[in-house]
Amino acid sequence: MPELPEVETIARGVDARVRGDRIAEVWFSSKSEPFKTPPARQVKGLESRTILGVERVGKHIVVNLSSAGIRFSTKSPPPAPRPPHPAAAQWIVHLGMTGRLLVTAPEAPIAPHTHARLTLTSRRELRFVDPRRFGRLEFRDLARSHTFAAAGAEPLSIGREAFAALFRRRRLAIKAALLNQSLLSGVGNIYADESLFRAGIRPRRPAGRLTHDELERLRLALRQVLQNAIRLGGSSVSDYVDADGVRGFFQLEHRVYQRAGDPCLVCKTPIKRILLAGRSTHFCPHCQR
DNA sequence: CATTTCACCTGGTGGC
DNA sequence: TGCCACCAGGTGAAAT
Repeated sequence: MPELPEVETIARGVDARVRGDRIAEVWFSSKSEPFKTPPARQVKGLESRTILGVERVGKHIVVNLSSAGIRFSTKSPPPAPRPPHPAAAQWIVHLGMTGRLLVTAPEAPIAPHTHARLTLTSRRELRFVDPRRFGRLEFRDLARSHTFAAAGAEPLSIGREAFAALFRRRRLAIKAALLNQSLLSGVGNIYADESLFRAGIRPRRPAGRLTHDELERLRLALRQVLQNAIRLGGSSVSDYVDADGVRGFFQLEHRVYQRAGDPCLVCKTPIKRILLAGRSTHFCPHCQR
């Protein structure tokens, strides 16, 4: 479901609600395996840790945790940007296509396909729901493994030269390259199509044949589209909602994604839909070269 | 190695 | 109404 802007929106919302709270009890569904770490080890790792903060890394949600047993008074949660202690452990949540991370009241009905419930000291619950089970949950003890890091570069902060270097001498289609998470992390099907439209570049163009100007247009278009989408709370294509259950509004700004056959908003040419890298791909054959 | 294809899942939609 | 084909915001393993 979620790409960078949706994950950013969710991470911010969850952070605002659970920062400083403590994990009292953990439950995992016996079914399913959206688990990178076996459920038993996750339960053991998570219990009695304090949530120092929640952030986004690529398309991953990272919940930073204290050492087990350290607790902060409910009246004064750890001060905002920098936790007083470095994280001792992390809970990594990847939402796949249909995953959701919700903060609920304890009495809220359990949605179908709920795979994890973390009961917090405040009595609220952090719930992971994922019908298709493409999502992944991982517990990392930072005494044993290093801090979670995305493989690819952050599209919001990468500079001109580094961005161009990613695509040099590559023969695959530029859209396939944008989707490759070991190059850039966070770009998915919607924002790949939308940024290519705004940069005026055809999705099938071999990445290595783009000019420096085109690559720079693409980098800026991508950055702008992602920033605007974050401002609007992401795109709600079907039933995506943030931690509050609120829909995003960037779908109203889509210029090509899921607009096959509709007139291009710039030149009225019907938007084309093709299959590329196994994904639906939308573009304007007139505006994009 | 780089690139492409496909399986992994459930649920919603639209055609017949 | 029922059945079926097709589609969906992602990714990683296998094949080429």
